[in-house]
Amino acid sequence: MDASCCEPGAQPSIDEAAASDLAGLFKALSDPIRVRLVALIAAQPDREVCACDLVDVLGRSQPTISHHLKQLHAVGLVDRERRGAWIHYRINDEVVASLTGALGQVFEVAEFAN
Amino acid sequence: MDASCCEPGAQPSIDEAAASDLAGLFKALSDPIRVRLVALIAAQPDREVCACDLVDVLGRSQPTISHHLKQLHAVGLVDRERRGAWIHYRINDEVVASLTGALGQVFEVAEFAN
DNA sequence: AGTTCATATTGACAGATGTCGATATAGATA
DNA sequence: TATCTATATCGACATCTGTCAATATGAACT
Repeated sequence: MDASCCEPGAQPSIDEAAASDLAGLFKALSDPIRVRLVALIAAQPDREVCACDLVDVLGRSQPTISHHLKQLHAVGLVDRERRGAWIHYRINDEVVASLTGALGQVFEVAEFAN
Repeated sequence: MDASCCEPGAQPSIDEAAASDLAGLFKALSDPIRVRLVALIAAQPDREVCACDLVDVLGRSQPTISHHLKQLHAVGLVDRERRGAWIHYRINDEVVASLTGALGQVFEVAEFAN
């Protein structure tokens, strides 16, 4: 009965499909190991790193690191490239840009609205 | 044997504890319903909304919405305030700023480095 | 006190997730 | 072809997660 409540407000700034896509990106970053993985890759001078450098650095087994890298790759946050015997992972800056853009759109933060 | 591989690169730009904190924020946003919840709250003129407006809008039961709001509140992304019979949720802009700041730090994106 | 309404908590369930040992794949080298 | 090495996949396990019906809590109003 209080007229100041429960009146229709503004609509969410993203639709259902976009929310699912964005949630997928966030889920890929919802594990500490994966956050440290992308931070490690992004910190390299050329924003890429050999997978052999990622094992034995984060305190997890080789299959576990491979599993996490697969998830980061599945959502497009990192690219894979075979170079001789080794596989290199690189930050996908386009996807990162779309992530930050969507984040700004969701939270209506001016700095990120493009 | 390839000298161009497996040489020590740069260190990750965040420590283990910060990675866990950031992963916790991402986990809170790793569900489509929660993304839509924050988008809906942030889209309101005063960046807050009565909880009664959140149920029956996202196609989930009242306990489920309450469960998701609890998670968003647990990581500090939204604040709770009781106002009479209703409870209002508001975006916590400080936490949002720390999220975008940490995101920029992890990905080494200049726009977000503060 | 008793009723009504808004929100939270509980309990239960199916399905997803992180982890690792064991194994497979696939390129490099001999 | 055979072997070595780097990475991925498989199988199994414990734990976590999203969901809802049922119930509890707590404020407002008779």
